[in-house]
Amino acid sequence: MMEDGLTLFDYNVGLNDIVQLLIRSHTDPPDSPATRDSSGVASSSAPLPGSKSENLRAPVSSTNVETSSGMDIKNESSRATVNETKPDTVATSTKNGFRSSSPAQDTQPPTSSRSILISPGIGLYKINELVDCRDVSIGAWFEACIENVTLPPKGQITPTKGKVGRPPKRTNGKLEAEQAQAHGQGPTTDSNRNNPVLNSESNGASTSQTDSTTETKEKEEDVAYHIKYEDYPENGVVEMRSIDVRPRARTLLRWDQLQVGLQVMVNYNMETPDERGFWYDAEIVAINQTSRTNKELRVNILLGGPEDVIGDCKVQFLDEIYQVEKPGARPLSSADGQFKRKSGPECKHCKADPEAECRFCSCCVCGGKQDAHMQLLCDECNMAFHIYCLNPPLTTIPDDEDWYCPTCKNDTSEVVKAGEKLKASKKKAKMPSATTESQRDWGKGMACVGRTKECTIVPSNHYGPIPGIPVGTTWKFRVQVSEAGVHRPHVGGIHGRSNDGSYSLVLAGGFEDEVDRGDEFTYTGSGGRDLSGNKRIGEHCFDQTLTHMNRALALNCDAPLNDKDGAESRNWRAGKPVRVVRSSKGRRISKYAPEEGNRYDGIYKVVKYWPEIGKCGYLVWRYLLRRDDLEPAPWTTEGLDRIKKLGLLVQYPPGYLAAMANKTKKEACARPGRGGRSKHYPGRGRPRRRKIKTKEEEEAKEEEELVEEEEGGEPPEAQMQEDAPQSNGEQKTTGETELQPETEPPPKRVKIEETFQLTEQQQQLIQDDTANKKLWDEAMEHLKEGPNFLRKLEQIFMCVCCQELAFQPITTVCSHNVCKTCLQRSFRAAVYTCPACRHDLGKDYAMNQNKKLQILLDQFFPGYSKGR
DNA sequence: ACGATTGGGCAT
DNA sequence: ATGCCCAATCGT
Repeated sequence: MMEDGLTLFDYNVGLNDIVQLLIRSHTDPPDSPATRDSSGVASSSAPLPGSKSENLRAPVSSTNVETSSGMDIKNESSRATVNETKPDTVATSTKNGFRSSSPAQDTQPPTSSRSILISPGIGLYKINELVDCRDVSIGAWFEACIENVTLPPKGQITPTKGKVGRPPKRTNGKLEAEQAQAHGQGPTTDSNRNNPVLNSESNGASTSQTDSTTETKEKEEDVAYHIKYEDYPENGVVEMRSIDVRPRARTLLRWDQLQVGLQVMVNYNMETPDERGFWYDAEIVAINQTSRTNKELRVNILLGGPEDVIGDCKVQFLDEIYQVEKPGARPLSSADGQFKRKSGPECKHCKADPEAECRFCSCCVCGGKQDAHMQLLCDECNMAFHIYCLNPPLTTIPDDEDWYCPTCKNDTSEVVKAGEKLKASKKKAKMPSATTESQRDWGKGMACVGRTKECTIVPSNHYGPIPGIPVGTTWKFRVQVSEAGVHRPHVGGIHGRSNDGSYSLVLAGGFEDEVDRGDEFTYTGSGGRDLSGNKRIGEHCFDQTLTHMNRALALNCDAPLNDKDGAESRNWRAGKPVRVVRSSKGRRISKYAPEEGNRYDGIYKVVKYWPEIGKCGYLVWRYLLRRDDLEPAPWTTEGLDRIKKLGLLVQYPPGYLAAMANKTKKEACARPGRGGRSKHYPGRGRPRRRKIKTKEEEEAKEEEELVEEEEGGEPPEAQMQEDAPQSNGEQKTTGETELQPETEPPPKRVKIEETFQLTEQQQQLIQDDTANKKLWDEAMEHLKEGPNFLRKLEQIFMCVCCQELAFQPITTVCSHNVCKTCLQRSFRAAVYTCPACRHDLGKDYAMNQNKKLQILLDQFFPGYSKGR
């Protein structure tokens, strides 16, 4: 529940969280002592027991409040919602559902006085006459008996309102299908609003068959009949308009008497059409008979109002089709017999046995059918509760509109208070930590951190090398590999799509029976493990299938897919390229694995794949991959030279080394606990860093350099440069500005000598892109830095608005490049200046896309525009 | 939303 | 060295 003065921020609602907001009503009487103070806090923390407002409007909640103050919140808000959305004019005293235990039980025995028809002198029906009455909210007819006939005060037409015209259904024994009706078509609940048709209430509007009623006798429409429903005595005496009363149905129609267009009364269940329901007027629209036994009757159900028609319904009970009795038919009394129709759906569980206890159709606590008038129906689950079976019990039936059982709407765990987070996900609830009180200090490591950057220079389904990432690039953690775009899954060996192919894989040595010869290796598919309980790696306990990522990797092979026996490529080089990353974990089985971290080793192709029984004893899918890359492999002399030339060292997350150095030095120093952990990368909690910013920062840097020298003997700058390109944009969003000294690209000391090869077309285009001459000149200075050239391009041609490579670039007169869409967005906001330098472009600036630059960027960063 | 997933740190 | 299990990502 949001409180005044607080924002979603105070509820820890984050980007991409989905919340539902309900508007709280302010309908408290102004003089009510319970009127909230301006802060609105009263409703959440102080339920004000006994206040007028609470007792008046939410007696249920005021009772519940005694057990938990939190309940009030939920009741308050749900009630408010209903009040907001439901006009007061609609008669909806519906939900105080009492119900009778079983249909037959409460039927009144005929008495001599009841069998005598007494003429009241007015109206068409006599006292004690058996009639059918239409419940206007359901539109169905129920057996009833006239108790009294009155003439209301002149000029006042008896309204159907409140409990008076209440449908008998309310008090009916709650049977399965019936409750379904109540929630669906059956308008006895506030779900009326789901059925706008029924809300018209057909005041004074009469259907054709009732027209005769009004014609037969003047003033008949003014007569009010006071009736009692036979099956719902707990409703007491109900006042009816004359058009909703008619002589009791008594004539069953034979099949051959039916004809299209005829109006009859049929039994129909709106919610479950093949089960028994209520009795409705219906117009026959089709009579089909294919054989002696195969008969079908289709009707339009007439609910009363001129528009209230449910079209084309199939009637189930063809032997129970009644003729509609016209007013003036011979009056029936109980002396004439029962004239009772089978009505209402039967409980599937107890078969409506009045003796049987049933927790489905009767009190779901005790199962008892007694005291129907004391049984409350929950507006949510529609289960019934004796008020005395509730815990705590209620002494009276609450008279507010809605009531929810304890398990439905009083769940305080679903209410998020200020400062709290959203409820944990279902998945989280299933995790072991949800039940066991683990004291483990989770979350400080790299196992669970999220990405802080995302590779956008190529799409996620990009085949082939990532521009600017040379073979031999090594990252300490998988999350970094993901950020670089080389292997996107955070966890998981194969990246691919089962209907496309695989883009990358990681060799982590998970299988002992794998072979790695460097330029060729066997690889094992994924799956076959028990991952329940949120285990990332479980025991092998079933066969792998050629689905998901296994199928994806198989699709890379230049051969038709065969998920039975595998396949061998016709021309192995023709297969789709797979980026291969070797993890230091693979050292267990491979000498080609790096000593530390995860290293990009280049492009491989799938030569063949086949199923076999692995050492684990279960079927696994195995793949043979062979290297197909012009860049030298990292373990070759050539490759090692290149790595050295490019200054490639293991890359660590920003601040990681400093944190590690800090940790080893100040082992005893108390680290920030769970709450202090950085959302992004761990290491040091932010508050702490802020406090001892300058001094410790420098300290840490020194330590970092120390560590680096120890580890690699290379200048630290070479390590840090990898993080440089995106660090500026990143720091803004992560708030890690304090780390700037650590991530700042330092002056380059390592001289990279590997000229990036431009095609002739590219050279020409660069030359022709005169608008960006200055920028290209700057970029060309880095041409000799090989892969660094591409990263330089990324920086130079980054759109200042979206902080990504400019897409459909507009080169402004002031020589800045922005995405066309970004500039358009700016113009839509009536900002007609260059986003980079605020140079006035003019309202009518012609946005001419720089096609030459676009072609170049598309070549350097294939497919980067996808997903924009 | 949910399932699949060769990660990684901490406790034992 | 081994076992447990945290919260991410991506595909579907």
